[in-house]
Amino acid sequence: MPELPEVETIRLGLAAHIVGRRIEHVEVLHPRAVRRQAGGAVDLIARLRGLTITDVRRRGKYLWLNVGSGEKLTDDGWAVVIHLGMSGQLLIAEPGAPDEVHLRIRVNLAPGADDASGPVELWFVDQRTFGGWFIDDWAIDAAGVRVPETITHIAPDPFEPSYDQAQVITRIRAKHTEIKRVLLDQTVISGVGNIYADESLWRARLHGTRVTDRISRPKLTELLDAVADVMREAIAVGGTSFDELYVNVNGQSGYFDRSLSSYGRTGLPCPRCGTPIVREQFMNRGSHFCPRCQRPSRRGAA
DNA sequence: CAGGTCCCCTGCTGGC
DNA sequence: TGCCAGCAGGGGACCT
Repeated sequence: MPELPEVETIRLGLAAHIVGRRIEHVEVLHPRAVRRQAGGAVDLIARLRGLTITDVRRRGKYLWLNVGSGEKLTDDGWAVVIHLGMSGQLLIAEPGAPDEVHLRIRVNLAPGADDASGPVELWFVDQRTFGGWFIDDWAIDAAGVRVPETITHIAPDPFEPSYDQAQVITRIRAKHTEIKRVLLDQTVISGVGNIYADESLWRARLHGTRVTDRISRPKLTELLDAVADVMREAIAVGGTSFDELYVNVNGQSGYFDRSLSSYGRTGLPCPRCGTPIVREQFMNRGSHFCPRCQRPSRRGAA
């Protein structure tokens, strides 16, 4: 559920709280949280014990922990991949705090060598259990970047050095499908989910059902610029939180919901022209748009 | 092959 | 009040 800005908010919080700490103990409270781990909970727990977290990385909506062991914190050749699914949270908790109802994984972390503060716990809380943790070997993606193997098919997100917007536009125009589908296709551009897809389409005045190979390069440039802009603005205010399901590692909400123009604003006036925002079903999800600013393509139009 | 559907879950809301 | 359909910010498996 969280999209790139929410995941990045969480990544920043994790980087501040857990890098440099050693994993003392891992507890798995729900098997679905580790369903993508070969060997299940037993394997994940055994392989994580004693490792030190050296970095927290992200591509699109995927997070992973770099871990190392020994004096030099040598990398063992794999990372701990974390995906939040629709409802996953990562929370920093005080040892002994009462469990959250949907607590799925608990990690006890020792203080870092130069850390004056005491031990903390990292909690993976996930109501709908679509998220999960698993260990994954390193691999090299199409752009030559080292990422966990299961992430090689995920395209770079707009904030990565290897993100090539001109190339993404070429790929989009080579397809014959609806533009919103492509924005949500993580193998083309990653990090965009339903909120930021609707917001970007609104900013670029494009209807989500517009067919990709009939949209001009300048228009697609405008759209992808809007994608990066809207996500950058959202990161700056801690992401979008409609409810307590989307919070940072300290349990706090983000403020971008106040800046949304179309998503979740069915019946409210379009901030540009005042026409009520319309919600329609698309790809088994709600799509929000301004029926005046964002026109679907006419049948037979050139 | 690429595009499009379905389904994995839990919990909340709104209509009858 | 109770029940139930519908819906939620994701993505992988599986069809065609």
